[in-house]
Amino acid sequence: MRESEARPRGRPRSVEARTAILRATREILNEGGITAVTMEGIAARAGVGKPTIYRAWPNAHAVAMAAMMETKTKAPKVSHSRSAIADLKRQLRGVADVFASRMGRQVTSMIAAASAESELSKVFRNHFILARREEGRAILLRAIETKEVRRGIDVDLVLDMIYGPLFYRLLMAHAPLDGKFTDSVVEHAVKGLRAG
Amino acid sequence: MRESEARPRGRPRSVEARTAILRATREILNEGGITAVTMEGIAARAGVGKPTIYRAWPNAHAVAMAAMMETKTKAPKVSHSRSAIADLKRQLRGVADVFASRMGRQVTSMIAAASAESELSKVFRNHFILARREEGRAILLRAIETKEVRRGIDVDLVLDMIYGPLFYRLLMAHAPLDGKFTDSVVEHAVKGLRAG
Amino acid sequence: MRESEARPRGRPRSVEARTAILRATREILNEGGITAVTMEGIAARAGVGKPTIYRAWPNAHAVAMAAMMETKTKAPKVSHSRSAIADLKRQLRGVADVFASRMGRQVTSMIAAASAESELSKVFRNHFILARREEGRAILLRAIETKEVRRGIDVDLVLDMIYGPLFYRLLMAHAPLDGKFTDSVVEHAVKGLRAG
Amino acid sequence: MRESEARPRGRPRSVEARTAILRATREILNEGGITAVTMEGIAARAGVGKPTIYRAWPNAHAVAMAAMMETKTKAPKVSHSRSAIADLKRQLRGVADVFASRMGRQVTSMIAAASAESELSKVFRNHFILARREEGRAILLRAIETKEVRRGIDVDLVLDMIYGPLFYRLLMAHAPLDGKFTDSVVEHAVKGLRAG
DNA sequence: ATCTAAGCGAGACGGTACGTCACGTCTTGGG
DNA sequence: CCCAAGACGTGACGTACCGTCTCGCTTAGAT
Repeated sequence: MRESEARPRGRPRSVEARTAILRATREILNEGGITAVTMEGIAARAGVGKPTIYRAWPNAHAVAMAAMMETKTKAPKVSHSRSAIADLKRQLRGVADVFASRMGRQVTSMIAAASAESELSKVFRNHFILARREEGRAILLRAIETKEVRRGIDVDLVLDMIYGPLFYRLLMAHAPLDGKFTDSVVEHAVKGLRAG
Repeated sequence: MRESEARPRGRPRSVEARTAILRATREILNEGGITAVTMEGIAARAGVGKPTIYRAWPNAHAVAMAAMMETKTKAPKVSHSRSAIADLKRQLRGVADVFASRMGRQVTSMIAAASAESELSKVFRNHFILARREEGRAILLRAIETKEVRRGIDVDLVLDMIYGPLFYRLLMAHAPLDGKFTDSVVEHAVKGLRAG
Repeated sequence: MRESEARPRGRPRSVEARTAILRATREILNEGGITAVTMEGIAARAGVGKPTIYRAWPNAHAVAMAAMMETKTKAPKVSHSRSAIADLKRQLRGVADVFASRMGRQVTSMIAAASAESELSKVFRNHFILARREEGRAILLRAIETKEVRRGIDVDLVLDMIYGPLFYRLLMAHAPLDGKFTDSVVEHAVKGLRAG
Repeated sequence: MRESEARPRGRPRSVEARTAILRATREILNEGGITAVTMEGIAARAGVGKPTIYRAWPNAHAVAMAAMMETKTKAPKVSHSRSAIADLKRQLRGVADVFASRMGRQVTSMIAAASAESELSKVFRNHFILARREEGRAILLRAIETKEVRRGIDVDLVLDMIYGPLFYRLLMAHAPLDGKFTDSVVEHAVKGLRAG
């Protein structure tokens, strides 16, 4: 018995309640966005007592994060063509599409509003943002192998230079966030700025 | 045009009230952050009636933005050395320093939370973020003139590639936001990723 | 202008709200008794916000007391016959009738539950209990004048000996609280216990 | 029946649970009064499950009553002097002392709040109040035998006239509840109010 | 020199949501 | 079969702010 993990005493948490809470939260998110998510509203719609929610999450923000993370995210489908650079462009287009949607803005503003140190908000960032970045890392490493990209780059930094502009435009909205833009990001990153 | 501009009847808005409101808001921001800013709190601290605040701003968020924009921002002091690239690095370091501070996170999360279409939030973004970006544009154009950077780049896009990673790290906090990082961003941008 | 009494600043309390609150409380008291009186219930029925109630009373108990005190109490009609002692008996019967009713038990248990030192609960006691006792005092003083009762008695104490047994039976319910009982109280008080 | 005393297998934990519950309730009563007595609090302090309490009592009020009745009440020590009247005064002083204490007010308000028809609340009243009254009855009957008090009085009624004022003052708090008062009650009862 | 409209502080209003407490019931695993 | 533990749905608590609405009082341009 290795994995028994010190099962807690007493009545276990109700799976039905948890499911209902997250479903209700998801519905509210879809209908009114993050500002419409309230503990009262969730409890009422889920047919659940408020204390039941508080037992599992500290505030409505956290419930919303948990709810979002249980939504089915359509598999982003990373392609594997001859050119790793082309794959990178495709992946970046996919990410931009997702984050330009309403849901994307919601996720972004939730991250911005979160306390940043909480465990849940880290998981949330990993789930939505950094997971995409890790896909990019795989592609980038492949690009090094295929010699499309030189050895010796700082991979983490390059990833930030690829995904960063995307979120920058999303937040600042000073220019459109489209495929032309993301393609150009990759091209400029590869080509560099040097004269000659 | 006599410039009289149809001066309205009645008692004019009180300048003292406006000043007191913004000062109080600033104090609250410093003490408890954006979540501590409430209309009640501002009114109480400023010694002002709530309707007086509502006459000028639609909600507490807007007052906070206005208050932040009236804070003295120490002039970022763009340098003019021989190398425009070096100037760019210096400027980027300065921007990173400011935004890594508590105030920087506040600004960022306020932008993320704002409705994005409101006039005030555009002004706010311009004031804090895009103004820095425009400084960068000037430096970048000079770098083209000095031939440190090739003609033909998409300047707007390059600016996004330089400032974007900064905000990306700020929001995601997956890695430190220091001078080494910003320097490397510029270097990688210049050098590109190409093998050979 | 002597009586101006330093009118408070700001918007004055709404008389309509106060009226609605007390009416609602009265209705709830009639329907479910004191245990049914809750702040939420009052607010909902009165069409009033909870804070409006809390602005005027510290808890539901106090609202119930205030509501009870604004009910029309049918004038107890103290009689003035030849015999003050007979008048006293009649008055005591009236008091017993009132307090044997549901409302009487409610009043009594509210007094018992009250904090005893609060200003409101003193007023409440005066209004419902001690006012009756003061009627008794008047009759008793008249009985002294008419020489039905000897000079030299401790009037306050005698009043307690007349009204006390009534509440004792009400609370302890060890024996019925009827006119025969109250008449006998007066008779025994007058006659005394001495042998001979 | 060897009753070896080591029977940890079975269930007769029940007695210990009962004891722990009542002890915990007593402690809570002492610390915070009747309003601090809650099922949750009792269960937590007694180290007992809530259902275990509900199996034996219907609500916290009832547990509190049961707990109070198991407190050791210092024997009131009825004296037997020459004068039964003097004995009555002494006994009444003792009763007043007890009920003027914090515990006395608690008992009184619990009786006032109780539903009056429940079996437990009858037992409670008997235990605390009417038992004292029965002591008084014995003394009073002796007083009749010794001819300090005339034959023909309504004993029950006279007892109410002696103990009633005590609880009346306790509840209404319109005047002090001291030995001088209780002595006077007896004296006035004996002497009567008649002129001449 | 009035009149009068608008702004002023204060603060109460009807609401909504908060986060907590206790209720009385139920569902676990274990003795 | 009962025990402790503790989660459940319920409902009320008392508080914080919301954005709006009177109040009586300035203030200052228009009459």
